[in-house]
Amino acid sequence: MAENSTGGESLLFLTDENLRKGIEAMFFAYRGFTSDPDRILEGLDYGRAHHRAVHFINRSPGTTVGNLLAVLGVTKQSLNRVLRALFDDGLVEARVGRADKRERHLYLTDKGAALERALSDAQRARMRAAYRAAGPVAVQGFRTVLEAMMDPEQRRQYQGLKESGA
Amino acid sequence: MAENSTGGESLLFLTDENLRKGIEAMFFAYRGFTSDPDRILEGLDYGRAHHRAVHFINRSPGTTVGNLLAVLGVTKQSLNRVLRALFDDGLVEARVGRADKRERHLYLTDKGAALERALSDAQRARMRAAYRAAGPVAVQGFRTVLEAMMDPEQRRQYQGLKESGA
DNA sequence: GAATTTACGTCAGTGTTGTTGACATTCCAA
DNA sequence: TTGGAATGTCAACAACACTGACGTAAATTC
Repeated sequence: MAENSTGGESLLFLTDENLRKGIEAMFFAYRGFTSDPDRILEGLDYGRAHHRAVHFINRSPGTTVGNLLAVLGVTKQSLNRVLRALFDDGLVEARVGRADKRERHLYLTDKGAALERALSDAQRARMRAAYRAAGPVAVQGFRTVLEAMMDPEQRRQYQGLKESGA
Repeated sequence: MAENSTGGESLLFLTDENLRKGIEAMFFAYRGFTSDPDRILEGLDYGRAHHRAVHFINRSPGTTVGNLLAVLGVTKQSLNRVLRALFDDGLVEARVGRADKRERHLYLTDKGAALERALSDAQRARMRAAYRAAGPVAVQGFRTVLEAMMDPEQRRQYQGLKESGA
């Protein structure tokens, strides 16, 4: 799993100073990462929470409220407030489950899909620029480190849709 | 700038699907990234905002309130609430500037340094584990992509202390 | 020396997003 | 039929951000 192929001295990349730089890189990069969607959302009556909900409903159409709770890691009360706004504004619709009628399966409406596209276009544009500037090898490393940084359950959520479309 | 050395096909890493995976990796990894300090902070009367203040005061002892505002990217009212709590609890002290008496230079007390150490130990432990699992090449790529993702001003803040100790 | 700007602090109000706790409904499963 | 799971909703609250307005002291500029 590790790549300690260059012997003992390769551990120089694990100094406290290097780790601190990594921590700050996460902090500053995450700010940039969220800034473009945030700009779009301000003015509309939505925030980051709405963005996240719309993103994951788009990723997994027909997902249930329970699934979404697990992915987003918030309480149902918190998610409910967000979903209600999206329902009321006609961005998301819920269909009662066929197999289990307690479940609500969530779908984006055309209007919701349009917002999702606007938000993810902005976020992807920044991502694409960063990827292009860094190159494919760096991108591979980027993904590897981020994956290793996740909690096991978060990692499962992340990997769970590598090939499963729905 | 770019590393398109392998010809046209190397652009496969820029597909929308790959970019979406990168976006979700940022989301899930950031949750892991903040979870350990968050656990320590809950129970104490502090939150992430206090963590960030303590982190950057530790990184740059003697920094002014204005500097901190620029680094953290928040309003002075927001920062002031946080700093007041840290003053009152004796974690941070402010010394009037010698050259410019309007400025307040911020320093961690022993007590503040102890909290900073507890928080950053936890965060570094996760970072170290991720770095070790991913290896030095991946870490290099990780840093490169994150840096490319920052806004120019954030990047300046980030790079501004690569060698300058104070 | 007076006027302006800078650095900082503070009061008051507001909004987003998260939290607990409590309770109701619907429906699957034993 | 009863217990528990999935969902929705109400109320209260906390952390953390924001804007706007005002005040003070010190530095700078004219």
